Amino acid sequence: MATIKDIAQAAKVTLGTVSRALNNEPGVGDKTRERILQIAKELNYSRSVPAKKQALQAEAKSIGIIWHRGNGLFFGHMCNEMERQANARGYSTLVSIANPEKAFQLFHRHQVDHIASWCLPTWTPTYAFLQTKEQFKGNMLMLGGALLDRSHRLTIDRKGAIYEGVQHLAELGHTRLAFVGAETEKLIGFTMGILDFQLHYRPESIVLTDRLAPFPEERLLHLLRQPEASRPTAFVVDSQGNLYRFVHFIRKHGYRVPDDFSLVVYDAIYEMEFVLDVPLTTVGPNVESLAKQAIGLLLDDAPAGEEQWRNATAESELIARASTVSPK
DNA sequence: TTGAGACCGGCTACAAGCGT
DNA sequence: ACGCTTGTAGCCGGTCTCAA
Repeated sequence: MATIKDIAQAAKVTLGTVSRALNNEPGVGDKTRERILQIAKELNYSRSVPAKKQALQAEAKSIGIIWHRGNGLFFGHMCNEMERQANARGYSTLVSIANPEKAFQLFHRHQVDHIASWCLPTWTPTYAFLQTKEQFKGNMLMLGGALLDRSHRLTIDRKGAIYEGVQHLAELGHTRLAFVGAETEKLIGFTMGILDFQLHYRPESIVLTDRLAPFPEERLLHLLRQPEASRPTAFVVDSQGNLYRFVHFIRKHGYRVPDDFSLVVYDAIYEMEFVLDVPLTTVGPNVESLAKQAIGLLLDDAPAGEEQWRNATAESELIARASTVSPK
């Protein structure tokens, strides 16, 4: 890796001149600057982040975001919003989609000030992860539900969000609901809603999905081809990933929302207005407030009297749109 | 084993050189 | 004398080397 020393040698100038030229600062002749930039290009020069940071006496503050296999629209929105919130407070963000151990080591090496890690409640830290964490001096925030000692934690009330969706459907007058999704806390929220609002509970109305398995189309068709009196009038879909597969199913078999059934989906992102012809009713945390809360936990000191490591829950919100109407 | 000193890369403040 | 350009020294914190 070329350094400014190599450039200085090649350009027959000193380090200070190279530094000024590369940083587009005054005090360098045009021809010298041009020569330096040309040599830097030829040597494929790139800045050393830790060294620059050292030189700037830790003024280049940054937050590392670990999001293993980050994909989907929610990931994109969250990263953008966290960057925006961090930026407003004088921080930059770096995002890694590598596995948490690798990402943590990378951020530690690059001297990131604080780290937010998106991990599901099922995640458990490895020895390598804990080893690196021992050496890390910044604040740590676990997002998404995973537990970690000496870290802030911001959980999402997924159970409560789905429960709220069920409540919304019950208030519209639906009594036969179906759930499409994985066997997670969201399903618990669905079942609790069915129980609390005294709706019809039928085990076959819970259509479990698996990301790696084919979409259970036959089970859904079986449900929808039942006599009208027992057919579900509303569906709750537990994630964006399942929604796309569900929408594919709807189109393939000619079903219409909300004419044939109402639809509530988990993930409050604005694209949900455009997935189908009708805007979808969503439940889930508001991305902007979730990101604000996350950055706040990382950067704010705990109020007096509170313990240093805080455990917060992000509120979810229901946005009722045209995909949910009262049953006929 | 311990401590001192050199080194790493990049930036900044200040000094020096040069042309007009 | 002045302004622009270039050079030098010192700084940062962690790591490595080497001598005591």
